[in-house]
Amino acid sequence: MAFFPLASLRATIGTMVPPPRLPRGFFHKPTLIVARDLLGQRLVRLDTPPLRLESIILETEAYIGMEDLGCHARAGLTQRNASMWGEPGHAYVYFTYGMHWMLNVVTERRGLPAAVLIRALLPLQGIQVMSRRRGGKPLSALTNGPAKLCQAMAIDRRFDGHDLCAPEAQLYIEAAPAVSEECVIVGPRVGLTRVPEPWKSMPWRFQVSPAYATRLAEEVSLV
DNA sequence: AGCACGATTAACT
DNA sequence: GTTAATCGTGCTC
Repeated sequence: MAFFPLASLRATIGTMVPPPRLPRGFFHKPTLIVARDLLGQRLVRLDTPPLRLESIILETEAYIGMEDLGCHARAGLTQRNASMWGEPGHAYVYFTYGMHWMLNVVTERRGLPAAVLIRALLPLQGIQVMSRRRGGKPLSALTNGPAKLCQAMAIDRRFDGHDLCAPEAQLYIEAAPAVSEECVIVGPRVGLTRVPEPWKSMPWRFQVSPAYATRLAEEVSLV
């Protein structure tokens, strides 16, 4: 019988076991908590096998309920925003400006319309494919915007209502080390024109600090 | 049926 | 800094 040192076996298994996917409970929480804690987590898009796209979440925004006049749910339940009213852990993907798709993750309990907009990512896997989908743009311009990241990762209306927690999900989020408090920048949401105060200025935008994002990018490039 | 607008982006001056 | 692109959506008539 062949001899396998235990440490070696563990190391091998360690590389084979995928990180756990974020469970529904991660999303069934106050939206600000989810938006903050999504920083550093890994967004995974399984495309035509064996293509697998993966990115680190760098920027998010919270949209919370009917009272939030910056939130699409302000006008009540409509065909477009229906996903936001459903079970947490599903995607809310919408179309805007006649050409752009946006990815949100639904939060809170069923019946409370809230979601987290994914605004920026750091590409990890499938960079060549993402660059092609982005018209050959450089790495720095692949996923540094909510519409850009959807184009890069081929996320469109097909994913509206997609259950990110289902075992067979083609779009999901994997657990990764949390980003510490001193590396998080909080500020007002962007792009809200014609939205009245106080909603326009609510500090519901969360970003990984540029310094830490650079550090993450360097770690990636070493692999 | 018609219309104003948008959780943006890229290409300008 | 400004602006055009481009069309689904939700609201009004």
